[in-house]
Amino acid sequence: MVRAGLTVDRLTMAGAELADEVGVENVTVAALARQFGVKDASLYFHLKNAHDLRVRIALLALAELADRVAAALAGRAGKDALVAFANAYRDYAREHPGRYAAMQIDLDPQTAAASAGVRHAEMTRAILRGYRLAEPDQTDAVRMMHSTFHGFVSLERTGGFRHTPRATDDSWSRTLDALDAVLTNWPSR
Amino acid sequence: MVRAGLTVDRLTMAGAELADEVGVENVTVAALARQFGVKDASLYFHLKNAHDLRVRIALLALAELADRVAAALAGRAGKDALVAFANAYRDYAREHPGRYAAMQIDLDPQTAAASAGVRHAEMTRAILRGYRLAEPDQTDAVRMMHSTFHGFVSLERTGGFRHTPRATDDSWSRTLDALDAVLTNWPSR
DNA sequence: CCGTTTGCCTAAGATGGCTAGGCTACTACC
DNA sequence: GGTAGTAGCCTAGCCATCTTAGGCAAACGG
Repeated sequence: MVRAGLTVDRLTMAGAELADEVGVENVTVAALARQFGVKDASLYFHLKNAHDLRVRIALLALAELADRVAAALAGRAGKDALVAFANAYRDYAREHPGRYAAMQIDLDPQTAAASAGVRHAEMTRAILRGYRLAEPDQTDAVRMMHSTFHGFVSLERTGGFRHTPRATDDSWSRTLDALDAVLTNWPSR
Repeated sequence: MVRAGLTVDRLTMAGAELADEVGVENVTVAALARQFGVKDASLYFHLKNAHDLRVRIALLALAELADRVAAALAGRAGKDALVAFANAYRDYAREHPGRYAAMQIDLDPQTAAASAGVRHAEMTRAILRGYRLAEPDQTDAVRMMHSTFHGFVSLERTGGFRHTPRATDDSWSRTLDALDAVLTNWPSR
């Protein structure tokens, strides 16, 4: 009897692939076990439970996305950086819808603090160096940017823009123009 | 043997309440049946299946939210209307997290077209009358607004802003200021 | 008051999450 | 190279949920 060679990492990877194919909600311990040709119960040697699996997928996705964004950001500043960040974010979400959805699950505070989510925050803040915003405006701007990106990508994915013919790519680039404009000229109190 | 008096509406209502209490993912046919003191199977006389239940909750939430927004919008224009819309939206999401989450499930195109989601789109567009934007800028602006609202609310709910001490209420109102600014001065190509 | 419809029931299969406990392949160490 | 010991997977079995099929009783219309 040959062993399947399960590891937490392989399971997480396979789970991430599965998520992109069939959606996070269908990433089940049973389905994963089937893929590896083992019994469900065997996975519990590596995973605490089903939720643990999804959290791991989320953390993987956060790290992958952070890497992409970091690469996109290298050597850029100002609007150039803003657009590169935004496109990296959106592209990742479209290539990996399941992983992106997995990223949305609630992480408990400590897990979140140890995740690549903090890198996202740092990088977002780095973009703002090109726009010379002082606190607390900087924090507000970071939150607005993040909201816009996440909101757009998430609405696009769930078909929220379907009812209007206008190409979403165009709306996206105009939204980035608008974001650049408002960051350049952040309204003072 | 007294009948429980189940109806689709009562089930949907109860499901919505349940969603706010324990989250949509825990709105199960079984749990709902328990609440009404009937057997699981009985619900299938009124509901097609579990997904049908969640869709109905989503449609209920969309309609409720549209009503609220309509009320908030009455007699307002310009930034006043923008802020009223945004606050109605955010308040609803915070009072009814489960229903808000339910709203995010994919509706098939026909269902979506027959939902109160179209009222949302109309009302969002109505706000822009105060900002004198022609197409296609109007569509782009509608999408950006919607993205910002949804993104902010959704990140706030999943704790995406937790890592920075700044009060989210403040960031919210500054984000609305910024949105107003960019709508007032929409960047031309 | 009697048939028809409506509303809820029991029964039962499928799938998934998870635990307890057993057996076997590897690994390390003498 | 034998032999602990541990790591990896298995069987068995429980409970919850979803769903279908078919039965029976309450409500209601004529």
